[in-house]
Amino acid sequence: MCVQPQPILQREILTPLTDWFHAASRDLPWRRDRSPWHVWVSEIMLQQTQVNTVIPYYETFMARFPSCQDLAAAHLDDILKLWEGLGYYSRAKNLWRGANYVVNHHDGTVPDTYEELIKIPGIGDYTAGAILSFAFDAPFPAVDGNVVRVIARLTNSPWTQGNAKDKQCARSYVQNLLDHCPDQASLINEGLIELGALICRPKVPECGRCPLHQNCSALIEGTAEELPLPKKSKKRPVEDLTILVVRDNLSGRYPVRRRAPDGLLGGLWEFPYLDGHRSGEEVAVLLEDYGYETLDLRPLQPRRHIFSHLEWNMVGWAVSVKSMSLTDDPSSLIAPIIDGQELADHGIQYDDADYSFLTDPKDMDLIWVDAKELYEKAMATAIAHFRDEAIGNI
DNA sequence: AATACGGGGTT
DNA sequence: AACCCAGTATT
Repeated sequence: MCVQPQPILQREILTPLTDWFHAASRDLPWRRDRSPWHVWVSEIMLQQTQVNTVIPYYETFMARFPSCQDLAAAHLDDILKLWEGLGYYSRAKNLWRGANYVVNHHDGTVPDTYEELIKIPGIGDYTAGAILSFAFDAPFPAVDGNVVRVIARLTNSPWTQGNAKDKQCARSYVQNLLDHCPDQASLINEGLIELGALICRPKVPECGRCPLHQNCSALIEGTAEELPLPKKSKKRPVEDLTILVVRDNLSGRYPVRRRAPDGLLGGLWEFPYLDGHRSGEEVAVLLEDYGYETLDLRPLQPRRHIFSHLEWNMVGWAVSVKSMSLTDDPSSLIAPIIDGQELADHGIQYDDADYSFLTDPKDMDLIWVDAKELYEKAMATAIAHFRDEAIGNI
């Protein structure tokens, strides 16, 4: 069913691969310390994320959380702040949950079996294999997108990007390689990944420099650049939003709010926004309805933000209102901090329709910050673009 | 098996 | 503009 390496081929593949890896592999921060914790954190950060993007995040993160116990003891807010801009924020939450799981179930020691690792939140098949082979040098395959591509080309298999069955075939192929040379699991797995990242790249593979070029079926057949086959792409829905950057002229502060804990940009901060594109008059009338007297109102530059699966088409208004008369202590930088669960506890709906609207201030779903804090506080990256512009304007 | 989930680099 | 990246969780 799946193409498997022949014994003679294994010798011809493994030695060139590991020799090449010794000679050409990059010096990356997470390769200097292969402790389970270091491998774990780096592999989570590297999920769907490019190496150069991860490096500064990894350095900062490990300096702040040198051990699993350190992360488990931290507040999720502080973790999200360090994760800000890295994307896929549920990874941060799951890493935190996973660290707590290991502290509670394994006395803080990262387990060294597949069965235990796979139970940890955020650790899937790839990451379990990566920890087992990189940290424990155990003969488990670590098959990511790079490795699927390398094996697809090596065997000239018509695999499709992201196909689970094809990935399983690649995994069994790699397992055969590891069985042939079980004492070099780490080297082989990392070699295949590194080869995919540096030589056997998605577009324009450098087959001339590939240590496996003599045994690559796709190179012989001239199909290397076509593999793996692209999956059918879906078109991205576009959402219209109107961002409100409101200055309370009395206190000089701006309301921001926290997004619901799960889902898109879960747990991050944002300026309130309305669904659809709203005129300035519409915004002023809406604020009037809530008892806020508009002193000034200016359009912000429209922005487009592209996510992988949807697109935000944003317009914005910088509004100055006379007074928002909340009863919170104005001397406190952020008061109160309310997340989605607390909103729910107060009986406030925060599904898309309701949560995205400026609601009655007595509902307390707005959070006051002063301008300085606003500047520093974590918010949804896209909406943060409005920040400097608005504050400079009003 | 399909979809949600970010942001940035490459072509 | 399209593609894709050191994937996982959910449905």
